[in-house]
Amino acid sequence: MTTIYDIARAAGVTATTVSNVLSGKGSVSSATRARVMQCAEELKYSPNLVARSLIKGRTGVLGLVFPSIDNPFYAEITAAMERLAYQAGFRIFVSTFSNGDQTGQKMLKDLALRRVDGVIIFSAAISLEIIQSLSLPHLPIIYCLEEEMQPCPFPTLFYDFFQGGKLAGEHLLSSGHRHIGLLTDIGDQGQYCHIARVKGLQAALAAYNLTLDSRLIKNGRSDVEAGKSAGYELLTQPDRPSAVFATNDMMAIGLMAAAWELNIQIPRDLSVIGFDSISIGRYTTPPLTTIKIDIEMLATEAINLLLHHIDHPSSSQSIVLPATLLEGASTGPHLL
Amino acid sequence: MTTIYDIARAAGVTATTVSNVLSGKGSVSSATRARVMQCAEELKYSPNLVARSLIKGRTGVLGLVFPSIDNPFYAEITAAMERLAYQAGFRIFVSTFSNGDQTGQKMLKDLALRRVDGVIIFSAAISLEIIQSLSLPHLPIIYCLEEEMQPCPFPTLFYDFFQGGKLAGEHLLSSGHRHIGLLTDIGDQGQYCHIARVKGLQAALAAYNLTLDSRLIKNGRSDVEAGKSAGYELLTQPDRPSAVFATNDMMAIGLMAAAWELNIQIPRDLSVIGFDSISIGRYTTPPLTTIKIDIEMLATEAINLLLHHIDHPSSSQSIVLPATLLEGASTGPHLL
DNA sequence: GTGAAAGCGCTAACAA
DNA sequence: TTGTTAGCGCTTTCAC
Repeated sequence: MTTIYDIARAAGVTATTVSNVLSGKGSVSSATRARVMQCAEELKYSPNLVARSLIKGRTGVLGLVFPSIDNPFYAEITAAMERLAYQAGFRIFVSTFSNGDQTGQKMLKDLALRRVDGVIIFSAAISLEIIQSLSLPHLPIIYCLEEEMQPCPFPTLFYDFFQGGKLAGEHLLSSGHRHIGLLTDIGDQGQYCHIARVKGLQAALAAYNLTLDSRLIKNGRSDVEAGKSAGYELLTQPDRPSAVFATNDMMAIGLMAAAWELNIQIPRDLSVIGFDSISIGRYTTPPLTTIKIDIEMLATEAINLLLHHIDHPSSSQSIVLPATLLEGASTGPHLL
Repeated sequence: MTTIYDIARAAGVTATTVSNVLSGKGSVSSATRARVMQCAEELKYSPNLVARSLIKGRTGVLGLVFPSIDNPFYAEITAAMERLAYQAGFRIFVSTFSNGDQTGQKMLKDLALRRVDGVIIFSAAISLEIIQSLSLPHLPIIYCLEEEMQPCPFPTLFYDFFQGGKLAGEHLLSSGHRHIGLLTDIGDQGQYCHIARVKGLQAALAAYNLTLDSRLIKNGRSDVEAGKSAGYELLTQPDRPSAVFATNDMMAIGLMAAAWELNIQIPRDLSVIGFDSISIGRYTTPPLTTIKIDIEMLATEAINLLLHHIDHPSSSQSIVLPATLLEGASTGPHLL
């Protein structure tokens, strides 16, 4: 590894001058500049960003923490953020973790130890209390996609999940469905992970003087296999629903697979609506009706919020983005 | 930020002793040990891994470079590698890039500047020449999934894509298909990105005294939208195939979406076989027949290869893993 | 068992 | 325009 000292020696100057040349700072005569540049080239110098980070107190890296990159929703967010961060001169250090154990918080802590300049956390498994217990002093944090808004010591980016759930319910109700099933994520501690979406559905039902039928609620994790098995239960019971709201797209896709195996046709025999608008959902057969979360917008706002927060640590603004309906072909009128 | 000097001052010892306590090295009396520990606790000390990396010359980070995390194939690899690396005390720094520009190589270079302990590269867009032109001295590199094996200065992990393509072809041929279409990835420079898979198909055809019909070859990128639009072309032409080999699953899923819109039933009217065995493929309707790449095995071997290579830089072993057939329900006998 | 000194590779005051 | 000095936070000989 060649260092600036090697270049300095070769060029007959001091390390400071080399540093000045390479960073374009200070004033250096064009003669020495050329000489230094040439030596750097010949010695195949490349800067050690670890050393630079140490002295600058900045790494140029942003951390991203979320569960399961296996969910395309997060993969798409990652791709968007990586691109946006790169344009702003930052890199993204992704940390994912399989739910359950404490890997998530350990990874978050590790990001802090590595002195990332800030992190974006997608809640799900890392609660506010956990974050605070980790003692991450001065680490700029943006908290994203918490299901329900709550007082938060750092900036928050929030999608209107309640409104999304309500839109999903209204869409099914306005198509004549009255017997509506729910497929949702229930975490390890039995909490509803998608509580706002569920409440939104309930609000839509209430407007029709209906309530959620507990027999039509099935719980699982947020992945496709859980959606399939819970979907099986839902569809094989005596009085099965004519429409189902799955609180994320992966579960909806699993449900569609279950329906296919049971020879239940979508949307003729069953309407399915998801949540997230992952891109693969536009290629299922039929294409999935879903609640759209604008990932590009989400990523843009989150990155901007974080970059702003890094420069202005006192700021604590919060942003709420709207969820909208994205009609596919997996929902249709209630027949018979 | 509290440093070991803060602790040293508080505990009335020197930084060396603090370092010894925290690292468990050297010999420290249990009295000072306790005192130091307590001060560390009270001051909420956490080590600066940037400084540690600088002096140790190791970061404990492994780089992972591949195109498009939007392809679940890579997302699944990432998840597996992240888990395995974590167990070995390493973290994964993922770098993805949208094909085309030179972002990929810039990111690879950047990983080197950040002094990751090694990288795993999934070829596709980063050729051997590019890697060599980047001058990454002493950076342990594992090269993965190059389509065809070739002499390589560093260890290689390789799946037998030719054999996979052959298996795909044989599967379709043995089901009676003779009019077989091909949906494959043609890169920006017009090169076949999945050339070994195509050659495998050709070998299978040759055993039946058949050749690839150029009218039945459609090219696109490796993503689902390209698969759909190329699939459209393939399925709407006069003499459409009875079976199609898509050289990756995302394209296969796009093709199935096109077939659905054209009201072509799978597998009755059209057999579809993919490549990669991404997990979502087991939930399409019908579930996708594909060539299985064992991602768990791939990740395990790649990580092991890299960790070994880090400790033994001279090693240059290569591993070839077998591709196998994974039957779904998207292929069936050729009817009529 | 503890500390003094040196240094990882770089940058930033400040002098010259 | 260039060099001297100091230091980012940590680890590591090597004395004591």
